[in-house]
Amino acid sequence: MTAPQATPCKRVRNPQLHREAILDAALRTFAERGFEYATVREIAERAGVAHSSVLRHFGSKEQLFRMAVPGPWDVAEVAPGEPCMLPERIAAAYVGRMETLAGNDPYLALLRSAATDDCAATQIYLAMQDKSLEIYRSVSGGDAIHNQLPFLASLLIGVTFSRYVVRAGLLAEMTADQFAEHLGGSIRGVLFGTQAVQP
Amino acid sequence: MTAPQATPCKRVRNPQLHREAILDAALRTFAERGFEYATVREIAERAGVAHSSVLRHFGSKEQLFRMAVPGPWDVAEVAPGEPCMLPERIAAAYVGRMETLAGNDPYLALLRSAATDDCAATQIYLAMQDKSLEIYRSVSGGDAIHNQLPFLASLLIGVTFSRYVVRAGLLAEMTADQFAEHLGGSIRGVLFGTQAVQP
DNA sequence: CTCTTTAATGACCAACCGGTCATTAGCAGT
DNA sequence: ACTGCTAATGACCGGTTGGTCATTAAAGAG
Repeated sequence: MTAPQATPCKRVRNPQLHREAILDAALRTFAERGFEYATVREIAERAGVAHSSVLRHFGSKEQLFRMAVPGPWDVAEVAPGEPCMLPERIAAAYVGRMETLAGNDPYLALLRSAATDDCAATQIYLAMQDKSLEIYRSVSGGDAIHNQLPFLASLLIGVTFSRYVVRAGLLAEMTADQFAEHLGGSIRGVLFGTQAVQP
Repeated sequence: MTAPQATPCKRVRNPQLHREAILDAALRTFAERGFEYATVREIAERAGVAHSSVLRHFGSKEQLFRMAVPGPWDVAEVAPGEPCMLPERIAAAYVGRMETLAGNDPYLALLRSAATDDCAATQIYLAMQDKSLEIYRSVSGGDAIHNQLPFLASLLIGVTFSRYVVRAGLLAEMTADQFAEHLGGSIRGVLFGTQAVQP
């Protein structure tokens, strides 16, 4: 019975630290569970604060979502280079990012949340898509490719869904290198291989 | 005050009819809202029964989901034909199905629900994906294509997400015909256009 | 008509949600 | 050491959810 609880209810008073901890926990939780399944209480627990503190800092769950999940994406750090290798560079940038951030990527939080039609998530998601399309557009040279860019975005969405959200099936079983290689081929097909059969 | 309520609480007693009405309402609701946001009470209201009747008929919300949402997919009614036009036939079959069923497609129910990590939805979703991959495999001729089939599936997932779930952006603004045409090109690229640049 | 069967119902429940608020306690200024 | 400010807290609230159960009333059998 002699419970030596050294810190029964030791309060720490550090707004900025807590704020950052909450934002970090929120991003991870939203990415794992999506907006609806993520609860303020779980975010608070992960951040090591009371759930009321979370609401106090950010007002509401939705405002927290907006603050925690970065909006316009900074993904497309596609290395510059010769246009003919563009698909492989896009694939490398995408796979590199997703593999390093693992399940904590805000992209996953947006994807999961947008699927359940949460309007905030959908709006942010759209903004992100426009932004990344713009970036891809500036990187890719030809005008003819531009029409295919939405399909490139869709391919990346679907691939993300299979490999990182559902986490099962053939794409999920590949190693990162295998995945990047095949993905590069598919991206190449979407961007350049749109010619019909020639007689 | 003379309320002439002819049917104050007229009960109808027809198990099979109610069962079908519930299944139909469930499919629509799951497709619109996803597993989590869909409530048993709303399904019951749409079916015109009490919410307890829904639980009585199907035991639980999850069992209802399994019964209402068709598992292995019957999608790929890809018309047979010469292999060189396969992409266009796949695009036509896909767009035709999605446009006619509008928002009631079980595919949407699965996609929305799987995104929120619901395990039942994920399992059904995987089964569906395997099934459709198998169908595509039987339709497509060459062996070299098989490696690209998961990416075809992913492309369709992403495209579905953009046009029918988020319902915004460039893909959503296209007419069905425009969409089918561009999609055919992208499918062609994924399936056949994987060759690297030739010297 | 009467009785039995059972589909259908509405009241009810515990659990959990996001959000509010009075209270408590750490820290800076004096 | 005292005190005011306010970050942090836990108790609490109304609402909603999936699920249970005793009660009710249609439909078939005699």
